[in-house]
Order: sequence, then C-alpha cells, then structure tokens
Amino acid sequence: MTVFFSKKCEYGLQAVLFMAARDEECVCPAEEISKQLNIPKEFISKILQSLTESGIVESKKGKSGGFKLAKHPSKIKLISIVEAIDGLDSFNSCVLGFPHCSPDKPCPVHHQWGELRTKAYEMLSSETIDKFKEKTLNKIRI
Amino acid sequence: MTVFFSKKCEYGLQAVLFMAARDEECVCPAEEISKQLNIPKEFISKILQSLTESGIVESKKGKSGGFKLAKHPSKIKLISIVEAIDGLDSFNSCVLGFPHCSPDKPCPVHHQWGELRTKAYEMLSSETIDKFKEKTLNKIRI
DNA sequence: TTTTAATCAGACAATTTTATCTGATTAGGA
DNA sequence: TCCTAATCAGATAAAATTGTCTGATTAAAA
Repeated sequence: MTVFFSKKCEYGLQAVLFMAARDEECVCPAEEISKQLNIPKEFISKILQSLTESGIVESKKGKSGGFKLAKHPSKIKLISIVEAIDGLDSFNSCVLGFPHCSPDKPCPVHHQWGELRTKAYEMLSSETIDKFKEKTLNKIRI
Repeated sequence: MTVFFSKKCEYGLQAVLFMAARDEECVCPAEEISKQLNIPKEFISKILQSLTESGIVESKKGKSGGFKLAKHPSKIKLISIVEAIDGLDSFNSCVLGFPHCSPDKPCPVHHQWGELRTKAYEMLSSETIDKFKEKTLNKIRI
C-alpha cells in the first residue's frame, strides 16, 4: 500500500479538525467524535490521549467530560499534529529508501521529490486550522 | 510512521533500478541484489517474483540463474513498478482519510494535495529508467 | 545421464500497525 | 453520599507488513 499518513495520523487530523470546526470551547466526548467520523471509539480515544501528552488537546474526565483543544485553533497547524503522531522523518528520508540520500549522492528522483516534499511541508505548516473551519464543516456536515 | 512507498515498493524500485544500471542483459541472482542493496535475500526474491508476474522482470531458474529485466530499460517507467507493487490507490484517495473527497466536497487540503500528487505521478511516469542509469550507478557504486 | 550446486518459489514466522475489550478512575448530579 | 457517565490505561486480538526457512526446480558439469 502507498500512503502518506498512517491511519493513526489521518484519524488524529480528522478529529482535531472536527473539534476546531465545532465550537472551539466545547468538550467533545470520544464517542461523539467516533460516531461523526466513523472511527473506532477506543482507537480515537487513544490517539487523542497521545495528543494530550503533546499539548494539542486537553482531556476532562468524569461525567460531561471529553476532549477539547488545548489552544485556540488559530495557534494549531496541521504539521504539529503530524509531528506529534507520525513524526517528521519522512520529510528527511529518501523516498526510494536509499541510504544516505543527499545532494552529493542523490537518488534518481532526489531533486524532484525534495521539491514536492518541501511543498507538502509548507502546505501543512502554512495555515492554522481555524482557516479550515469552513471546509471541514462542509465535509462533515455536523 | 509517515511513508510514501511501502518497504516492498522501495526495495522493488531499488532492485529494478539496480538491474537497469548494470548490463541490462545480465542475469542477477537474488543474492547479489540482496548484498548490493542490503535487502534480505528471500524478501527481494519474493518481490521480484511478483514483478515477474507483472511482466517487468523475468526469472531464470537453476545454476547461473537469477533475475533480469523483461523489457529494455527504455520501456520501463517507475510508475509501472509502483503500480505493480503498491497499486495506484493513493493517487486517488484523500490524504486526510476523509471519505468521498472530491472537488464538490473537498477536504481542507484537497486542492493543494491534489496538485502535489499529480506532480508526483508525473514525475514517476515522465521518464523511463534508462534515464536514471547514471544516478543509480553513482548511488550504488557497483 | 547422473550428480550437484545454485536458483526460484511457496509456506511459515516475526514484527508492526490497527483495532477491541475490560476494568480502574474520575467527576458531576440526584 | 451514592450512582452514573465518561475518560484513562493496560491487556488482548486481528490484520497487514516485513522477514526467514525449507524444499522443489533447474541447468551446468562430470
């Protein structure tokens, strides 16, 4: 299979976008996120736990508890979520899997891939997630 | 983990590039490919077996047997190898994992990612692997 | 023609990723 | 206070990916 993000990361991104698209202050139980996004409840719960450790979301235990963003959406970038879950290795390693790929010893597609990868990185870090609210709502139709 | 190609696919691409970089007519035993590229012998053997079924390489059994390209390198594109091993799904599915991502119902990064993905596809299908001989040799130093 | 060495090929095993289950813990409301 | 609803955490399971082993097959050489 060819992917860019792991499933964990996809789910994490979806969940954070979802929380940002709703009222940013409201506390979302894992169950609701699970239902809205079709993600196994305990799985998204676990992912959000790890994002809690990274300081991107906060959790509130007990009745009427759940998860909420730890910062305002205007302070969260997609790349932060990717970094927290998948790490940034893929932005620094050879796409063909060759060791020591560098401008000195480039793999056959080193230059072209490097450019695309940089653009992907820029895309993920250019805007904060409050800018995505509209599109996320449109996609999820809460 | 964030990847673009599976390990299988990376190895397959490396092996085919290796065979093209050598004398294109010579028969390479899996063992030699394994040593040169640091890939478990039986694993690369298996990957090349599947590429045999796809008509990209040929295998020759018995003493002095091994693998060789089924066509001239000028007729093989990187994308064919990717397609044979990983498939082309990732070039058609949403990078954030949202279902039914389309221009009508775009995910937050639909447009930007679509552009990058198209460029990646074009890069992998633009040139045939004989063009990569130089760079591969430089990288592998046979 | 038979032996033998080296291969491919398919079954098998380990690891990683993804997903689920169960129980402990917490906090709000009756 | 006690009950309930919800998270947290660790154990467990399933699936996919990656890696290894063993034997069948082939072809060269004696």
